[in-house]
Amino acid sequence: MLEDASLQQRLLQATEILVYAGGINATGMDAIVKASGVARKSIYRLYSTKEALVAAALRARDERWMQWFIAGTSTGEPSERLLAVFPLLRSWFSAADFHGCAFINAAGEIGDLDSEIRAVALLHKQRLLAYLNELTTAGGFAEPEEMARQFLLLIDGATAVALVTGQADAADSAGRTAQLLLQSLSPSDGPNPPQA
Amino acid sequence: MLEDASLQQRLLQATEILVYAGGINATGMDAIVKASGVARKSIYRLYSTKEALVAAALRARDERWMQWFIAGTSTGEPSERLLAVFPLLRSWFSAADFHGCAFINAAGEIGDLDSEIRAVALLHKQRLLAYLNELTTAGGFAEPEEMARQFLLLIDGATAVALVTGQADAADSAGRTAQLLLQSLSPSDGPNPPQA
DNA sequence: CTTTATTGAGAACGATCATTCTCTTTGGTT
DNA sequence: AACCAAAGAGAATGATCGTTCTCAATAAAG
Repeated sequence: MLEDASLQQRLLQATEILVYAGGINATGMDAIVKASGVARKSIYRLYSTKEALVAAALRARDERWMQWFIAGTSTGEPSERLLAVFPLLRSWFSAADFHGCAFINAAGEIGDLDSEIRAVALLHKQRLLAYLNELTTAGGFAEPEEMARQFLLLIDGATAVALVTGQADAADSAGRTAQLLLQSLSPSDGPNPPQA
Repeated sequence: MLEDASLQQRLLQATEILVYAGGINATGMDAIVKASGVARKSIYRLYSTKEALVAAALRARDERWMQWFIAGTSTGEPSERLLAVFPLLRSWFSAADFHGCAFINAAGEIGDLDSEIRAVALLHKQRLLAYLNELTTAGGFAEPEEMARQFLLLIDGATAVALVTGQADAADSAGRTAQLLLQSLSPSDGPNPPQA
């Protein structure tokens, strides 16, 4: 039961795994206690409610996911890095435990807009968008912010389609669309390509 | 309590509304009984379990949603119809009760791949993809199936982003990407545009 | 060694869950 | 009028929920 590592680490990791696999409401504190090996009393000393615990676990997942995403898109020129997104997604979609984007899932499950969990989901998308913005800006593309938004759409669209259909090649179609975006907004071309 | 309409209609409509707004697991049978005005006994005579009821409600939503989507993209030439998707999405995202794609939400909440509910979600995406395929094929585009998959990505991506961020203009970015797809795969142009 | 705080294991709590049951009322058929 | 299936209302059931509680074991600090 994840014997090493601190209490918080064990607790957050177990919570993250269970919530990601089975959803928030379907994951009981009993299961979290059993999987983490952390006593109930200790859990409630660290986090006052289950909602706070899940929010913390999602924050931890945000951290890990962003590091994984950045590490997988860190080599080459900006346009290569932007295109590296999609093989990376494909490998994620093919993982046995893939279950969509944990933050979209959370926002879809939680109705209350004021929930701390929804705030974490929003923050994750903002962080991802900000990173995509860095890449498109570094690439010197015509409209970096718009391009970053479009990449975010492709990423989340591929993730949602892969979740529902189970087809990892949703990432490939997204990659081809992305290539089109790169061509059309390439630094050498303006929005009105020099056809003369 | 939706006094008119048949038992099934009242029941399915109330279930659909509650599940869409608050998630599947967070919606109790008590709330469904109260909102629909249908007695527990009658519910369990029509559907053997809550899962079967929710699956039926999602099938009904699939029907309504597809009709709404088709009706909103039914005029003009195929390329116009394909572009009409995105203003339509924008109006949906702006609705007060918008809470993402009910089928992506369901797939994200239900862990069990063999659940009837996941099958309904899969069917919905297949139906949407088939309709997009009709449009791209009717438009005579170069690779209609690939293009339909890319449109599906844009639709689901915009829906997911609008859910998490609350920004209805996610549909606009998706629309601009779609316009690029239309240009690049336009019937007059091949994949290698006639630059001479 | 003694003290104090932390942790684990699990019992206990009231609330709510999905499901089944009883009872009564309704509405149409002979 | 007599009957019967459908439907509403809600009590009952056993399970599980999130949360709090008790109690014993551990371990670091004086």
